[in-house]
Amino acid sequence: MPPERNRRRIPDATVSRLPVYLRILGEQADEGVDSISSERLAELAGVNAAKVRKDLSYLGSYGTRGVGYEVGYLVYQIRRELGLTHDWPVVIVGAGNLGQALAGYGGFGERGFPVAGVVDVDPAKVGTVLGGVRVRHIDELPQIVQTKRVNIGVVATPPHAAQDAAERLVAAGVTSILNFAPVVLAVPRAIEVRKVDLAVELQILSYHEQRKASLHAVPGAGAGAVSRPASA
Amino acid sequence: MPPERNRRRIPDATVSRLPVYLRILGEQADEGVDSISSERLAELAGVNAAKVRKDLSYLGSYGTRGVGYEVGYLVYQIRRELGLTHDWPVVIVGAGNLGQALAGYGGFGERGFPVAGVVDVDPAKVGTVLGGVRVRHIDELPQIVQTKRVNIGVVATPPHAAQDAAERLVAAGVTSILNFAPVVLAVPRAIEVRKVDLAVELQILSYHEQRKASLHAVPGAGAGAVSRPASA
DNA sequence: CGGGCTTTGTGAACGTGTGCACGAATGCCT
DNA sequence: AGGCATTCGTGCACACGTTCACAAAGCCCG
Repeated sequence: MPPERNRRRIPDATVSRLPVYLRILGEQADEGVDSISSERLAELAGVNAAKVRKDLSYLGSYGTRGVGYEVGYLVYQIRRELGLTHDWPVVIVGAGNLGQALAGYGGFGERGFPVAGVVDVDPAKVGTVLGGVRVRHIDELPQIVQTKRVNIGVVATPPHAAQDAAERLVAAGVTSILNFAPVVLAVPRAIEVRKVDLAVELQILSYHEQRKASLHAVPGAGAGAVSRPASA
Repeated sequence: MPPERNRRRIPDATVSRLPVYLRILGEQADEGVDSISSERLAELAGVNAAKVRKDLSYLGSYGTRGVGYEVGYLVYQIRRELGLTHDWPVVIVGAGNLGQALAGYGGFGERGFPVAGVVDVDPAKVGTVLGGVRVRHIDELPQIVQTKRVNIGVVATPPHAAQDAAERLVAAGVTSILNFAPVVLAVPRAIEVRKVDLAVELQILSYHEQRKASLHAVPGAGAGAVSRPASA
């Protein structure tokens, strides 16, 4: 008798699209739109309409047949599902080039992820101010994480320091990590890690360029056609 | 008579892992390792060994049974497949916070993607120097793209300017775009677009945090266990 | 030179994600 | 009130990706 594993598991692919829908819906709301069809939302998000409906169906049946979805209510439901009903403070490890840019980038706090602190190993960087936050020494990490109730850590160190940074974050109590270092982090299973790697992205583009270059004289490859949204 | 569609198409999932293997193999080579098994490489890359073998098999049969893969040769083959046998100059649109960080980040050129230019619409930013490159006006984009043979463009503008930036890049002749703006770009089909969106990544982490929080009293969720590499 | 050990390469099963197509529900118009 | 147009929700088939399991192929050693 399998009663019910876990309430409602949402597929990974869907979870990664919900933030996109959310942003678009927010923009539409700002423009005064209060009802939207799956077709229109799909067009704006650059995906298939059926996919939109299936994605949204995981949240529950919040649409009205023949009409569409009520924008405001949908925004509320997606925010609730993504856990965006309250702020998630983040701590940034590494005050180098990237750490500075991240701390200085205002979009963090606006979107519900205020910077609770920036830390670095280098005593020369400690004390300098970045985007309104004073850089502290990495030894203060546990204190920051605990007093500010931080669950999400950002690794913005050079590659060789990334694993150590991750271990310190985990030891301090962080359970999710956003990793900008071009390194595969080894962490306990329970820790969620997401990676952002510039070099990887560029190399994937390079692959496609190289591919186009070697397939020069192909017939049906007319690059004309109308513009169309690109997928992620 | 379907003779042979296209030489060897490599699955997207594999293409996105090849850069990771490449980096690891490079590190191993630096450490003097000249032969590696799929199992070891899998461990370092945080994936399944069978996946490594299947991925590498798309490049050809470059392993030796009972022994493993010759590191140097494998590096060569992956680089060839990814089109990394020569440099791919990139042009950055947007000299704001992010554009500055990207231009200043040395890792670009080192990894075969030299910054051929940085452009901006704001005349106040034109002329300033970023990471050794003088910022030029966006009207000079076509000239930069053509004289420097640029195929890859980077969109590092605010959201509202991103679509325009993309259109200018395409008009100038760029065929691949790396988009940092939280916007779905509409471009011709032939243009390859990859997106890097901080907010999306953080919101995905938020989802998982929220999920953990609501599933508090679950039995088999012992967060102990040994460390293990995390997947991308 | 043959047996045993190791590791690759891949067929096959399984799981996840995508997209079509259509029934079901709803609003609008006459 | 009834019919019609619209749009959601979802079953189903297919494509893609992952993992297992094992035969084939090579090395080493006695």
